[in-house]
Order: sequence, then C-alpha cells, then structure tokens
Amino acid sequence: MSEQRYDPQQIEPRWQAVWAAERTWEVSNEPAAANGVPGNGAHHPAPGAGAHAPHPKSYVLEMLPYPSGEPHIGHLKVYSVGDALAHFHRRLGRRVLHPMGYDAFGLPAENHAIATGVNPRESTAASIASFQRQFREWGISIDWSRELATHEPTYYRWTQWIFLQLLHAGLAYRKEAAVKWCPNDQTVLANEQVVDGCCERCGAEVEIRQLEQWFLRITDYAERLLGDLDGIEWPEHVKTMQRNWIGRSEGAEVMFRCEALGVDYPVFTTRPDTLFGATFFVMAPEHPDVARLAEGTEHEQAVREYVNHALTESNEDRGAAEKPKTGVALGRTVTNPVNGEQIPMYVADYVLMEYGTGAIMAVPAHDERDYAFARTQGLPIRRVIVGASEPAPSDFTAPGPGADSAAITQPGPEPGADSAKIAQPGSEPGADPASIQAAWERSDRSLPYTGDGPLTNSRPDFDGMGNREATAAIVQWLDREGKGHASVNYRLRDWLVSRQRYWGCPIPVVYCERCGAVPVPEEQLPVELPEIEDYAPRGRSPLAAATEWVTTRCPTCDGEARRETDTMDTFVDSSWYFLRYCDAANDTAAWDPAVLRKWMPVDQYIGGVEHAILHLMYARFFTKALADLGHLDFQEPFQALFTQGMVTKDGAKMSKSRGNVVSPASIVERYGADTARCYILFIAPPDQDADWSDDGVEGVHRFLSRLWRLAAEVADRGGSPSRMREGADGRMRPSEDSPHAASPAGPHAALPGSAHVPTRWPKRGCEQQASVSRLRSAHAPTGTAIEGDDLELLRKAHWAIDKVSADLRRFAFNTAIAAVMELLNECSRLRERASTETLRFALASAASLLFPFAPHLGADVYERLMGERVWEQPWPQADPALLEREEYELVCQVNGKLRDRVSAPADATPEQLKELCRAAPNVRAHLDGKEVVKEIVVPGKLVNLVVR
RNA sequence: GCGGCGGUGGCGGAACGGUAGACGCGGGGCCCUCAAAAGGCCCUGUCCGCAAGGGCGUGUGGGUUCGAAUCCCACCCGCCGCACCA
Repeated sequence: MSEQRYDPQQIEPRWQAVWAAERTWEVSNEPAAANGVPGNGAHHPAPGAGAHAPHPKSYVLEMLPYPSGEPHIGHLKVYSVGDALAHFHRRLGRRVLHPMGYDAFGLPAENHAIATGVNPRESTAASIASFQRQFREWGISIDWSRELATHEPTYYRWTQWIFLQLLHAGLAYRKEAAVKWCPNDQTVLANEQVVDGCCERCGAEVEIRQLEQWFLRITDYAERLLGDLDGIEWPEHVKTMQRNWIGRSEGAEVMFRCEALGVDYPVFTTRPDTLFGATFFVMAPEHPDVARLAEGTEHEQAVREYVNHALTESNEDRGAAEKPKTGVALGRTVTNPVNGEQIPMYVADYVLMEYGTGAIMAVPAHDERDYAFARTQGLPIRRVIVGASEPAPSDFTAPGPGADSAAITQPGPEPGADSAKIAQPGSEPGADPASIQAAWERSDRSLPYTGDGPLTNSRPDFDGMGNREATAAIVQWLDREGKGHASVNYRLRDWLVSRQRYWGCPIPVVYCERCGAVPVPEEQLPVELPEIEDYAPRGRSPLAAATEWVTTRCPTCDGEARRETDTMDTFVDSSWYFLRYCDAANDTAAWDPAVLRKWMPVDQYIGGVEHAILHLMYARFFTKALADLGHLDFQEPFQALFTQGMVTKDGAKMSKSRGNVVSPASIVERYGADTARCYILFIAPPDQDADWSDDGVEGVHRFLSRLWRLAAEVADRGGSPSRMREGADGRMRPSEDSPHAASPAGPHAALPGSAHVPTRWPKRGCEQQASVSRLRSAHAPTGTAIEGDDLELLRKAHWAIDKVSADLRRFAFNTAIAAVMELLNECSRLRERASTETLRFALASAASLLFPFAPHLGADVYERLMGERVWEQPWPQADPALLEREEYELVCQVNGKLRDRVSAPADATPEQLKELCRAAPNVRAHLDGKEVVKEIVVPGKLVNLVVR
C-alpha cells in the first residue's frame, strides 16, 4: 500500500483549471438551452421532477467587495458561506446565479490618490486583479461572465440613467438644507453615515453646514420600507434596526395659534391625550420664526444670544444625554386649542428642528424632558393622567392634607374658560427662588408620569376615560373642530447623495444660466469622469478644477452651461448592482425586465451586519422606486438575508494597527483553500463572531488530510467491479505529474492518465435515491444482505447525509462539517473490517457532502473513488430505512435521573419498555423497597420511573 | 432609557422539553522510530471512591413539569442598534 500525501498545492490548481477552462459555473439566461449551458443544474433533473421539468432558479449573492488592497479574512468568510450554498443549491437541481463584482468607487482609493498621486483607477485595478486571483484560488464558483465593477462607464452609465429616472419622477431633488459635513473628508454625508456625531468612515466630528445638495426622496417610501419588512426572511435584529431607523410614530398634528403674529404653529405629538396638560410651548433654535417671534419683546436680546450659542455648539455637546435643559422665553404665547389657554413660548435646544415640525407642545407632568425643562424654568406642571398608585406618598416629604396632586400641580381653569392664566408654582412669576423651591419640594413625587391611566383635569367628557381610549377620542374631536388631525411621523430623513469628491459617479446634470438645472439627455450618457491632476478636496469637488470638462452646452438651449461637479455617494452604485448581474452584458439598457423576471429577487443574500441600515435600506428603496416607475415588477430585492459574524483574532477586530491581521493568502498558501474555507466555517456558527485560532486551522487541515489519505488508500485497494472510465471529450483527468500517478504500486501504475478504478455507478440522470440503490447493487449483486460492520458504516454514512443536508438548510455549517468528521472517524475505525465497497461509498459520501465547503478536495476524492465529477452528481439522499435501527439504547431513569441504559428492540411496546427498564441492574438498585407511583414512557427514547 | 441578541468544560462550540458537553483545539498517556517529524491508539467537566457507583454541575433566584441549558417570571453581566425623536 503506497503512502500518499494530501497536497492541496497540487490538487487545487488542477481543479481550478478545469472549472476555468470549462466555465463550469456560468449560467445562461435561457433555461431552454439545455445542452448549451455548462454546469448549473443542466446535468440532472430536479428532485422529484420529470426529466423535462424546468429547473427552479436560485440567485445566491454575497455583498460585493470594496476592492482595496487584498481580500481579508472577512471576505474569505462571506464567500465561503455563499459558495457553500451555491453548490448545495446546484446539486439540489436548481439553476444557480452566483456572480461577482466590485464596488470600486469610494474614498479609500481617492485618499490613496491624494497621498501618492496615483490615479485611483490604477490602484483600484490592481486591487481588483488581486481579488480576482484570490477568488479563483479559493475555488469560489463564480459566473465570471457577469463580472462588473461600478467604476466602469459601462456600469455607471446606468447608475446615471437611474438617477435621471428618479429625477424625472421627482424622487431626486436639489435643496438647501442644514447638512452634515465631514471636515476631514471635505464632503457632506448622509445621516446614515454619521455615527455618534462623527464621520462613519474617518471618525472626525461632523459639522453642520447650510448647503445646497442633491437628495433622494426615500421618505416617500418610509411606510412601505417598514411594512414590507414583514414579508421577507431577514434576521429579526436587522429588521429591528431598520424599524428603529425608520422610526415610525403615530400621533396627531395639532395647531397652536400665536395671536400676536397671527400664525398657526403645528406640532406633532404622540400624546394627544395629554393636550390638556400642555403648559408651555417650545421651538427649536433653528426654527425660522424664532427671531421674528422674539422681535420687539424684552427677550429679543436673550433669544438672539441663546440661538447663536445653540447653533455654534458642537453636535456632541448639544446631544449629550445628561445635559441640563436650557432655553429662554420668547415673550409670546400661543393658544392651546383644546382649552383656549395662553401658554408661554420658549426656545430650547432640546427640541430638534429635524424631527416633527421643529416645535412642540410641552406637557411637563407626563414627559421627562418637558418636566426637566419646567423645573429649570419654574413653569407650571399640571397632571392630567392619574397614575396607577397615585399619589405615591413620599417618605421624605409627607404631604399634608390637601397636598394632593391637584392642589400641588395647580389645577387648570375650567375647560372652555377664556383667558385663563396659569399660576406659577411659586404663585407669581418673579417669586423668590426659595419659595419656588419650597413649592417643588411639596410637589408630586410621582411626576413625571409617563404610564397609562384615566384622564383628569381635562374636559368633563374625557375625564375618567382611559388615556389610550382618550387619545383616539381627542384626535377625533380635534379633527371635527378643525384644530388638528391624526398624523404619522418618521425619523427617516431624505437621502443626501451628492459628495464633493472625485472618485465617484458623476451626477448627470448641467447648469444653464437660462434653463437652470437641466438633466443630461439619456442618449448622452455616460457623463464620463474626467482625468484630473489634483485629487485633493478643497471644500468643493476636485472636478470643479477640470475646466474643460465642466464647461459644456445646455442640452435644452445650447447656451453656455456648467456640469454638476459633485459625484454620487457610492451607496448609489451598490443600490442596484444585483439587478445588473442578471443582464450584465446589456448595452442598450440597464436591464431587460424580462430577464430580471427570471432571476430576481435574490433568493439568498449574504453579508455583514454593518450594512443592516445603509446599503440594505437604500437597495430596498431603489427597488421600490424602480418598480413604481415600471422598470421592475417586484418590491423587495432580497427575499432572504443572512448576516455573517466578524472574524476576530485574540478577541479583537483584526487591524493593521493591532498587528493581529490574518491574511487569507498566507493561510491558503500554507494549508490550501479547502482548509481555510472549512476552518472558517467550522470555527463557529457563521452568523456569530468567531475568533481565529492557528491551532484550530491545523486541526481542520489534519481532518482533510486524513480523509484524503484514507480515500486514496481505499481507491488503491481496487476490488470493485472494474470499468475503464471514459476519458473522452476534454474532461479532466489527473495529469502525469499528479502525486498518485507517480506512486510506485497499485492500480495507478497500470492506468496512467486515468488513475482511478471507477465503480460501476449509474450515470447522471439517475433517480435521486441513486446512492442507496447503487450501494445496494454494488453490495448485494447476489442478494446477500449487508450486515455487521458494513451495515454500521453504511448507517453512519446515511446519518451524515441526513445531518449535513438538514444543517445546510439552516446555515449550520459548523455542525455539518462535524458530521463529516464523525463519518470519517467511523471509516477510520472500520477501515480494516468493512468491505472496500462500503468504505468506498462512505468516503465518497464524505467527499460529496464536504464538496460545498472544500470543493477541490471533494472533487478530487470523489473522482478517485467513483471516477465521476462530484458537482455533476445530485445531492445525496439518505435512505430512511437506514436511518432507523432495529435496536436502540433505551435510557432508564428513576425520578428523572439517568440510572442505566439497556438495548431495546425498535418495535417494543410501552409495556415491554417498562419491563426492560425495571429489569435494568442499576434501576433495580434504585427501585429497591420503593413504590413506583408513575411511569413515563417515551418510545424510542426513555422510560422514567417515579418512585416514592 | 427603548429595542434586539447572548451567558454551557482549560478554549471554540454541540444538544426536537428527554443520556449535558457532539465535533475540534489544548492537555495527559501509549504505539511506531536509532531519534525526531508525520501518523496511529486511549484518556480528558468536577468532587468522593481501588472499583462498581454516587454527589454536584449550563450567569443568579424563583416557577411550570415525571423530567428544564431549553418554557415562564424577576434579577445580574456582556455585545449590538437607536437615543432630548415630542
């Protein structure tokens, strides 16, 4: 028996060459072209389907990489996950679309260009080449015919086209607004790109600038983006993040009139039930009317100073959580529409211009922020909802008689009473601070109360009503009176898409003195990104310096015009790439809707959770908008989503500064791609973060080596019904330099160029249960039964088939690989006792099951043992008869504790099982002298005797 | 504060309400070898015991159940998202 060594450096390139030469993983858009399509489901019928039934499609997509430097370990993980699924789906008989592309525009390449002067096009191209090479070295089954990169004019031409569609539909617009500006990257940012007041990319604190920018009207889609989450199979936490981000609030818009100016100010509130408790009114410092309101009042100067201070204060300071509430009076009042009260107006920075109407009604008794503000300002507080345990007597203040909530919180005037005045807690506005403080000390400790309860101090017809019920009643009443209406508010803001940077997709608009902003006609697309010399941003796009490019003619009047010099956020590029893959070669349209219909939606999308909001929200928005415009006929791009966890080293994120980066290239060089891929899937469930361990890689490598060596040995044993396999039609055959071909002994020596002794094995097109019937026929040509060690090994193989199939369906790659390890361990254990044919079947099954994770080894081992290409074989199916045993180990419990195990026949009756249990030696010891009061029998599992 | 996820050996992790710790790493012992590497075999939660066997064990405290890592309640800790959102 020859000693053979598992040598991935030999095996992997050979199989990669086959897949490249035969373009194995390409799929055409025409399922009908049965013979013209290599690979991908054309080789065998779908399970349970007739030979002519169409193959169901499966679009398996991993998020496209941003090509910067070399691929890192996270790329290895995401593409290992996706590739395993792609292979699994193909072998289940589906036509699998599994493409690849590059998100090539973006800041890192541009910053590199600024630092080195190297054109971003060049550094990007170098990086893409590196990604391409490594993807091939990893053996990822990609349909390279659909490859794309977002920085190529053939791609961004259509990005621009989409922008024009949105523009024509009013979904893209230009507006001056307070926007987030990153002083380091010298560009504006989308809200989604600002994290804790800092630039998501570089960490610099963002500034607020008043600028005219391009926006996409994603807010129009807030309701659908929210509602349609219910229909897609995404992880709950991702849906939750999107829901949080959209931030839907139901409530009412209510009008508060300022008589002095004769202006109605709408406010949004989620608590119309507390309207009668509104004792003041607050505007955001950015509210355009603040200055006008204060004008001519004694507070004018104070307001001006406060607003100036608020506007110049950094985001971080202003947003500080525990910041004391500040604000100043405007010297005006508005009318509370429900009771006619004149309540004072304030400006305070705890009110945000971006949310709602930039003005609020303040209900200090039932809102913590309003309460805190009221206390700093000595404003009245009126309880209008009775708390559950109210009033909660305080041990410290022991309220005297009459010090109940109503008395302390200054009962409001009778409903409808006009020109009501609200007394300050200190009884007069100007009362000395000590007496105000004293009043507060006596006040209701259970405020602010934000819970539910019946209304009080409101209107006779609402008082006593539960506040939830009252909410609806009050909104109806407001509506009838014309003072307000039900309303829904969202936190989501429109998407700011323009960037003052070079390395992005030009916005296809020109500015004409006479015609204004004019879209570039579609037939003039693409507006190509010009070459420039100086990439440095100077507060405007570097493109502005490309005078020749900027200067153009107006498409409408042919007058002088200037091009838009901002480029698009790169998230625009990646919001539609999954559509382009379907029809990547189309040069007359972004896509043919009929082709999209064949592939979309993506059946399984895979990527990092860091895109839970940005990319995934934008892509959903694009899909819905394009569907509304008639270019698509589906609403959701990604039917199912899987988010893989991060790979860490020593518990920390890998980074150059920490010096804990594990490079996939070095692992692949040392152990081979199959080891790298299996290890990263074996280490932990793929949705979890996982810590890289060098020892762990060794372990997986040992496993693959053992499998390969044992398979090689069994293949060399020969002994099966021998048959020369056809080596015709350019199919892969081990080359002369293959390690085993050079081995001195065994059948290989006799069969150069066709190293293996194939089993008689039905060709493709066989029924799905082929593996079982094959084995049976191989084993029992004369009708003898399989038994003993052979049966045991056969059972283990079928157990593994069943387990791996189930685990693949639930993304449990770690336990799937563990199951193959168990199967191999069993093969090892029985290597001298089981027949060669059973071993051959068991090992071929192991290779077949491992193929999605370790394609090179899977293909190599399978070919050695079976003389067939594993990827052309249908996914194996477990024989249910072999999953059951005629005997099993019955667990015997006494009072729920395991006391013994005995062998029980599979068909034993409950009565028989009870007897078996009682008879078990260690059970008898525990039963001794006790009374059995209850017997629990779980057939196939256990018997539990309850004794006293 | 609100929402989501998680807490199991020395480590990564397994476990339809039914044998806790699969599989792998690490550790220990042995075989092969002149020796080493590679490979192979066995042991490995913890405590008591020569053993048979038994006690204790899935963050903490309760509960439901014949039986709980798993279901329910309360709490503690960790991670992630949102957060002055009216």
